[in-house]
Amino acid sequence: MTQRRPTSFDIAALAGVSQPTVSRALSGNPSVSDETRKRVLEAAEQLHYKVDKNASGLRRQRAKTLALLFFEEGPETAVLNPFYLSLVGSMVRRCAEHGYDLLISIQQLSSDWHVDYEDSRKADGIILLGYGDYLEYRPKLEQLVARGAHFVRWGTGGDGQLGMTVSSDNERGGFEAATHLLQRGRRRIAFIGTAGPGFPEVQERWHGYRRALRAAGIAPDERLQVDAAPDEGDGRAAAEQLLARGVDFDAIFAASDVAAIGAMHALQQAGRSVPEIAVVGFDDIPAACLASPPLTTVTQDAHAAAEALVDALIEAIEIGKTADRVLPVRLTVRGSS
Amino acid sequence: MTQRRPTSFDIAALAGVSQPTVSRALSGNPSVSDETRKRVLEAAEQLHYKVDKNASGLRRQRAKTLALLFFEEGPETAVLNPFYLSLVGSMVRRCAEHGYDLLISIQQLSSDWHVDYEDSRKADGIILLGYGDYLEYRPKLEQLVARGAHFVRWGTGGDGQLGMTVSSDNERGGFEAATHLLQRGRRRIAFIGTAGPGFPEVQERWHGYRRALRAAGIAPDERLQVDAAPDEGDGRAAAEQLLARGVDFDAIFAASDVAAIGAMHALQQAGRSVPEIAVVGFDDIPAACLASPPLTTVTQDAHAAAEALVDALIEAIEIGKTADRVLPVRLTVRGSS
DNA sequence: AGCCGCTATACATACGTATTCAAGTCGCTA
DNA sequence: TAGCGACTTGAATACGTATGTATAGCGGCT
Repeated sequence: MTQRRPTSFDIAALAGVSQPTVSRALSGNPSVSDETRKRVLEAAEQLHYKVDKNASGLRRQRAKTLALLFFEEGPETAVLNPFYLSLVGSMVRRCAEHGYDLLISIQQLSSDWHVDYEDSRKADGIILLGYGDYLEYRPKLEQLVARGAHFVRWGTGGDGQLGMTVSSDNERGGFEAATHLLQRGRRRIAFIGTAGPGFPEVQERWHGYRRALRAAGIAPDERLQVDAAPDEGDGRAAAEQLLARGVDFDAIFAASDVAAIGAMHALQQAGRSVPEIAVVGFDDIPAACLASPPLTTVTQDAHAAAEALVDALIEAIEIGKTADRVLPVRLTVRGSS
Repeated sequence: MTQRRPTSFDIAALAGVSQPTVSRALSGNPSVSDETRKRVLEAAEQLHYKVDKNASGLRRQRAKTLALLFFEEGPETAVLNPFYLSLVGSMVRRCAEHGYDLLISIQQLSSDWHVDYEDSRKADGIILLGYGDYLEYRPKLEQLVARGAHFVRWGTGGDGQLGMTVSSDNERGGFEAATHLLQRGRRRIAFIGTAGPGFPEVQERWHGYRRALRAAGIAPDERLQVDAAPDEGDGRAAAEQLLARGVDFDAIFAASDVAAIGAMHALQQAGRSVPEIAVVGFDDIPAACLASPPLTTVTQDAHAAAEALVDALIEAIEIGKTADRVLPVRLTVRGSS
C-alpha cells in the first residue's frame, strides 16, 4: 500500500541510465545530453520524484535553508512585532525564488540560538529581526562573526555594527515626519520613543526629527521627549505623561506605529481631538490604516525590505559578497495629521 | 582557521567511546550507563557539538520539521491574515518544545505545494492555514490523504472534512455575538460575511447568529446579510451596501475583525456613530483593540489554537492518533457595542 | 569449574545524494 | 588507420548519523 518513496535509483532504472546521471540531469549539469535529460525529467515526473532534502543536504554540506529569527524583549507572550510579521510573506516568496526554504524561530527558545542553526546545519544563514538592545546581544553577534556564520540584521548600518545590515533610512524618515508636521503649522512637536544608545534605529529617527526642527529654527525642548518601547501600552503611557507634564504640544511624532496608536488612544480618552493634535508614526504596519483616524506614518517598504534581507544573505552565502543596504522611506499622509 | 565541524566521531574519540555510543548517549537511550553518558555530554559540550540535522534526518527518515502553509486567495500582495500571523509565535514555541523545527511557506509558490514538503522530506507534516474556498482545494487534500501524508487544517471539523481539523466553536461564537447584541437591545442585526458552502467557518458563525435570533423570536431578514471576504475593503463595501439598501439596522455582526473594522470606517464616514450602531467582529486580531472604538469581538484563543494544531499534527506523526479538536471561544466586549 | 543471563559497549551497515575519476563513444586529423 | 580531444556516461565513494547484531565483562548459580 504505502509504496516506498522513489529514489534517484528508481528514476535511473526507469529512464535507463545510471543514478549519477539522474542527479546531474536534475541539477542542470551541462554535461548531460538534452536527450537524456528529457528522459530523466519525464521519469521523475511520472514517479512524482523529489530530491530528498536530507540526503542532498548531507552530501553537499548545505541545507538550502535560511533561518528567520525574531529576537524581541518581552516574555512568554509570543506576540510578534507586526512590522516584522508583514515581512514574512515576501521573505518566503523570495527564498523560494532562490530555491531556499525558510525556517522560523524565536529567541529564548535556546540560549544557543545564535549558533544552533549553523551548528546543526539546519540553516545556511540567519536573518535577525528585533528591536531592542543591541548591546545585550553584541557578544552573541561576535560569536557568530567569529564562527564565520552568515547573518543579516534588520536595523541600523554603519558605525561599528557587526555583520551585514539592511535598514530603512531612519534619519531621513524622522526628518520628513517632522518637516511634514512643521508644514502643517505645528511648532511644538513631541517625540515618543527611546532615543538611547541601545536603540539605534530610534536614535536615528530622533536625529532626523531634531534636524528638521533646527532647520526650522526651533530649539528642541527636552520636556517634549518621552521614552517608549514599540508597544501600545507604552505609547499610551507616554502620551499620558506628556499631558501630565503640563507642557504645551500640538503634535506627536512616535518612533513606531504601535506607540503612535497607543498615544492617539490616550489623547482621545483625555478629550483631545487627534487631527488637532497631529500624530505621525513610523513603520506603516497593516493596522496603521485601520486606526481612526488613519495614521499618518513613515512607510517602510516591507516588500523591498524582505527581499533585500534575503538577497543580501544569499549573496553572502553563495558568493561571499557582503554589503549593507539602506532602503528609502516615504511619508504616507493620512487622517491623523 | 575554519576548523572542520565536529562529528560524533570526534566526540567519541574525546570521550573514549565509540561513535554509536555517542549517538545513543545523546538520544537518551537507556542502555548507556550514567557514567558514560556524562563523559559524552561533557565532550559534546566542549566541542560545541550539535547533531547534524541532515544526516540524522536521512538516517531516521524523518525531518523533525513541520511545514506551515498559508493558502490564501489574493495574488502577489503576500499580506497574510493577521489572525494566522498571531498564531506563528506560539506555534514555533510549541514545535521547539517537541523538538521540531517549523518551515514556512505560502501557496502558489509551487503548484505542487501539497506534496512538495512530504516528497522531498523537508517536513514530516503540514499545517494548513487558510480561509477561502475549500472546495477548490479538495482535490489536493484528497491527494494528501491518498499518499498517507500527515496534515492538520484550521477551519471546520465534522461532516466529511478531509484530514484532521482544529477549529474554534464557530457556531457558538456566532450565537454569543448575536445574543450579546440582542441583550444590548438591538433587534435588527446585520451579518457581514460570505455564508456560502465554500466558507464553512463563516457558515457556522452564520448558523449561530440565526439560532440566537430565532431564540429571541426574531425572523432573520435576508436583506440584512451581505457577502464579504475577511478584508478591510470588503467590510467597508459591505457596510456601504447595507446603507445603500435603505434597510434599517442597528447592529452589525461581521464574520471577521478586518471586515468589522472596514465596516466601522464606512459607518463613521457616513456620519453614523459606532457604539450607536453596535459592531461585533470575530477573531480578536491584535488590531482589534487598536481600532476606535475598540472592537467588541469573539475571541479565538490564538495561543491555544497554535498549540492544538501543533500537538494534533505531532501526535498523528508519532503515534498515528488522529482526532479533531474544537476550541472554546469567548466574547470580548469593548467599546464598539 | 562451568554455564547462564544481564549489561554496556563495539562493529558493521544503510539511509539517498553529489562528485571524483575512469572509461567509453564518436568524429576528425595526420 | 592510429591517435587525439570533446563529449557523455558509469563505477565507486563519502557525507554523518542511528540501529540491528555481536561481543565482552561479570556476578550468581548448580
